[in-house]
Amino acid sequence: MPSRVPAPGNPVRGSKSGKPIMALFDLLGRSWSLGVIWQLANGPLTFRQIQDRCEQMSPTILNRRIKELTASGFVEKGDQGYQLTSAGAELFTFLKPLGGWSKKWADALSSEERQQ
Amino acid sequence: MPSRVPAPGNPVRGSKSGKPIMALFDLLGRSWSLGVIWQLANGPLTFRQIQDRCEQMSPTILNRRIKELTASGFVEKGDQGYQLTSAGAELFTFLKPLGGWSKKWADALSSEERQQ
DNA sequence: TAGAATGCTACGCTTATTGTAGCAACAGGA
DNA sequence: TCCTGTTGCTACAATAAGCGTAGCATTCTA
Repeated sequence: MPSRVPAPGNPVRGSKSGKPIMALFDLLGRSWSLGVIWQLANGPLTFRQIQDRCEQMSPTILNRRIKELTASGFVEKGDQGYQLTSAGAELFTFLKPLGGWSKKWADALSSEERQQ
Repeated sequence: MPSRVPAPGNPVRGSKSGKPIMALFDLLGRSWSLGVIWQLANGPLTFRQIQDRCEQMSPTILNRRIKELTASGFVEKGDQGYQLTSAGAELFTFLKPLGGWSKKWADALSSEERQQ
């Protein structure tokens, strides 16, 4: 068994406290977790569609992330493929503003680099 | 050299597209990135204070995360220790609501488990 | 001026992620 | 029915990331 699913009562990867925010950060702080949620926000996707939209992430990891996100109640399997649960959609509302904001960050960073 | 710093023009860990949101997710999707930002939001902390509040995370990784977050413009070194930059503080405003929300998520998850 | 704290680095080990290959199950279409 | 394509994976080997302990050089502090 490669990795446990982070959850309040089931803390992982150093998240020994079991504090909800740390369990959440542990879950989201794994490769592609945020990306998968981001992509599913636009509607259901099949396994391979998620791979395509996440730069061909390896099936090994996608499978693992799907299991974790499902166990954590953010993702479920529907008729159209994998989709966000209502909790997942709620989580996305917090993430959504980061889309536009990240562009500002990108611009600020690159202009800083130009100054150096 | 262990890991590159994710940035819009310097994409990492599969983030080949260089899309700002994916670069941001790549950065935040590394162990303890979110946790460090979370802890620094309450004010400056020293290296060892961050370790203490992040469940004794290993200095190897803390050092690496600090370098990445500094290069990305979210963290800087001040007189009182490490602190969020204005960009870091801005990023935290998006993260902040997750604190309370994660508790609701925790409760929902554990009551689900009880039903099974 | 002897601790104590601080900010690390080194090192060996475990765990995570990647990339490629491929397989079983199902769905049309000829 | 047989062929072809899609889907959702699993296996495997290799690389990268993270962990934990030890320790060291440099300030602070009493």
